[in-house]
Amino acid sequence: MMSSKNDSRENILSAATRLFHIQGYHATGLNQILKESGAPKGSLYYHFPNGKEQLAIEAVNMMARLIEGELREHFSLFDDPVQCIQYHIQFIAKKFDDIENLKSLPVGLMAAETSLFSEPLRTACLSAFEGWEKLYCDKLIQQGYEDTFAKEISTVINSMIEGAITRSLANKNGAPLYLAAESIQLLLKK
Amino acid sequence: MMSSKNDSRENILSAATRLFHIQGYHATGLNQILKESGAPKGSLYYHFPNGKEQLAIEAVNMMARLIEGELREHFSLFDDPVQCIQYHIQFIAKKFDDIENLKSLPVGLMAAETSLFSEPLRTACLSAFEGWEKLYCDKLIQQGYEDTFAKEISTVINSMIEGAITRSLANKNGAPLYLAAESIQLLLKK
DNA sequence: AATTAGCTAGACCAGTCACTATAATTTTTT
DNA sequence: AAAAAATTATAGTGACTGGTCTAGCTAATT
Repeated sequence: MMSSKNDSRENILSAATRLFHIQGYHATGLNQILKESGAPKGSLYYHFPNGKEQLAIEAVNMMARLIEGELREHFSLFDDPVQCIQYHIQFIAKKFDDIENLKSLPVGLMAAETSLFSEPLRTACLSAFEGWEKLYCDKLIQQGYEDTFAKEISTVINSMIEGAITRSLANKNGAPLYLAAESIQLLLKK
Repeated sequence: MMSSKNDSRENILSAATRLFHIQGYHATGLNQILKESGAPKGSLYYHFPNGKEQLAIEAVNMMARLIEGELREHFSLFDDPVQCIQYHIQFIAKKFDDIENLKSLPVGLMAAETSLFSEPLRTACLSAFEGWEKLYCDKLIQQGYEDTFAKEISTVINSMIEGAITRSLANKNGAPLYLAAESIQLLLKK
């Protein structure tokens, strides 16, 4: 009856991470998460005693780490930051080739949806953004860009990617993301 | 009992436009819209017989027109597209000085939240985006930018603004938008 | 083996949701 | 003035929500 320790917790968190990031916070009900995870309701409150908000915060943190992993991998492919960032954006864009089966999206929707009503969720999203931006910044500084510029343009790039995701959802294809990838050359022209 | 014709409809639509754009679709209930508008429930379904989705579509269309108005006004202030677009972005950024009393935001949240579950809402959001981008594009072409570049960079700029809004919500201030405004010079460098 | 701790399982709760139905009131048309 | 149309007003509906509760099962400890 009880699977090995922590299976339920991990299943719930995985399902939540996916559903919250595809559908948003308010459109995702706990019963749907439970159904997708196969876990019983009692386990949800046992593992996440502070309820839906706690679950969402942990889902945002998980997504943050996932994207960080992707960024690290993509940034190790090339020395040139333009190429790395373009590669990363194109990687996201490719997910829109099969939009019906989107498995993950960065935390933009969660941030836009929750920042004004949940301070803990806002700060979780902010941390995610800042963590990614630091990776962009480090890569730029490593390749000789000036510190302040690197920091500021990292925020701009991250914003642009989030916005291009939204724009791609409306377009029902990745075209806006591919355009955003192209524009990295302009932003990072030396 | 009955105010002059169409007051209820306009009140409902105004309240809906504000609430949907600040809170998102799923976090906004019809009862809250009614409370803010002062209209009776029967009027809601009388004027919007297809219910919540229809109301949301009309709210998106209304916001699209509002922002178009702002863009036209801002684009008439200067010849230089860089200055116009920066002015427009700074105008949005100023709204974050009093984030508690945000009255409107463009349709990014609605698009991100609804594109995957409502085709009519997705197309309404897409129309909004395309309408704004056309204004950017026209201004750029008028000032000598090449057609294809103007069209593509307009999508990038619009994406960047939407993303910077999301980023500013997480930041709880307009700083990411001010950075986005600065980066327009890079994108539009001739 | 008995006890304790961890976890599962699912019934239950009060409240909210979008929407329906219909009588009543007001406005417009004839 | 009477009739028709437009609009208001509100009670009611079934489904769903996040969360509570508690008995029971399993795993770990004594």
